[in-house]
Amino acid sequence: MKFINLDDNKRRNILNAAFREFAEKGFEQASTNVIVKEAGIGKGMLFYYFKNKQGLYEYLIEYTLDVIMEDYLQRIDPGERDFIERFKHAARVKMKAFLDHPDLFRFSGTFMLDQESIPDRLKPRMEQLQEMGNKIMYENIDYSLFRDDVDVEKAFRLIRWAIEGYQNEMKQRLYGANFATLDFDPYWKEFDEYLDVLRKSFYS
Amino acid sequence: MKFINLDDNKRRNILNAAFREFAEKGFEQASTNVIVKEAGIGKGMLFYYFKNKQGLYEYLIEYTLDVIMEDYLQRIDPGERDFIERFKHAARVKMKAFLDHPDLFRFSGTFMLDQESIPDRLKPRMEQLQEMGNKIMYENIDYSLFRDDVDVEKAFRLIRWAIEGYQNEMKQRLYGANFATLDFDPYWKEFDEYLDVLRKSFYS
DNA sequence: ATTAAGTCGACCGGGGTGGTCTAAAATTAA
DNA sequence: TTAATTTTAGACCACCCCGGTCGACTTAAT
Repeated sequence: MKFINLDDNKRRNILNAAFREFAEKGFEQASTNVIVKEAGIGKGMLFYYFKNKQGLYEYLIEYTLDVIMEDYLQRIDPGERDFIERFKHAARVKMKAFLDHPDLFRFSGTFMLDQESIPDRLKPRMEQLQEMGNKIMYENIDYSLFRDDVDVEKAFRLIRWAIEGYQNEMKQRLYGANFATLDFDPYWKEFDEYLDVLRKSFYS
Repeated sequence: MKFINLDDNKRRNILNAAFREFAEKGFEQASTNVIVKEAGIGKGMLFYYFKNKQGLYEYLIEYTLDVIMEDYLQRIDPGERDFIERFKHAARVKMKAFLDHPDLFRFSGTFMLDQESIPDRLKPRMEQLQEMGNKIMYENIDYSLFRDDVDVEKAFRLIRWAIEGYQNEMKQRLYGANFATLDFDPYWKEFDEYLDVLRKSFYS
């Protein structure tokens, strides 16, 4: 394929422009004109590299699934049997991956929710990825750490929701910030404090 | 104003069509053509009732703020000093309000996030509403119920995030369901079980 | 010098936009 | 009944943007 042999910089420009446009507007409302302008290429090239708009979209999804698998899921340590510790470690890995591919991750957030927008040929890979994610996060957990007067499954979910809530708030608080110059240490410190509260509350 | 004197059914049709369209597409991408078609009126009427698209949008926001204030916030009992109990009660009230105005609430979820889209003249009312919301949910809480080995502020937030997470999941699980014929009892039962877990974990 | 690969953006037909305006229908007044 | 008035529907306007094509041009390889 022509596209994958492109100069690295140009390839990334196109990918990121497309990620941003599709993430912001969705498949149908996204404009190939905006993408080429943002990517700094001529209109013709986009349709030289990709069959059409749909082809570009499918390539982006496939690429995204690969990156999420390789740069995120596979780097989580499933040997850590402490649920909260595993989450803590996963949050670090996730943040690293996000900083490496911010546009890609924003894009992933949009199409993962809306199964309709995923072409059939990629659905199996989608499901495989989700199953993998569940395994990596929830398998081989040491149940004995939890207090025994509550349903562990429910505790699981509550902890997950609480952490996701914190992360969403963080996303909003840091919206528009310059990640390159930002010192994350205080945020990780705060995060760990919240994890401590969870540990005190849900563990025995 | 012509609009408020309309037949109740027609008025509601127009409002709901507009709520849905703006909620789905945002202000700029929303189409007045779709709204009039959905509402079952001619194009001319919309611009007879409202000055223009912007005027309609602002009316919707104002209307929404009124409803949220009257049918939601003001019905929460701020006398309940048990944080989780207050949340439990608020969830019921919120669900009732949502069932009465589903399109309106979906609309509210979109414009509340994006302060940019709110016209200046309505910003004070927006802020007033948010302040009111905070007061009603977080003021006059009995701190002594919480276990004393954790920061109460952090526990507050974790509980809120966890409950919001549950509610989001519920929203997804029930997406597309017919609320009219749906029996909510098992869901409330499950919800209360989660609240019990939270109580056991965060209270002393 | 010749071929081939790469690049651009003007251009196409189609379709949707917010908003206006006319003419008919419905309602009210006489 | 007729005349005056208010509501209504949607054809129409000028404009903008769409995905995709195509021929003109540049660059690199042989």
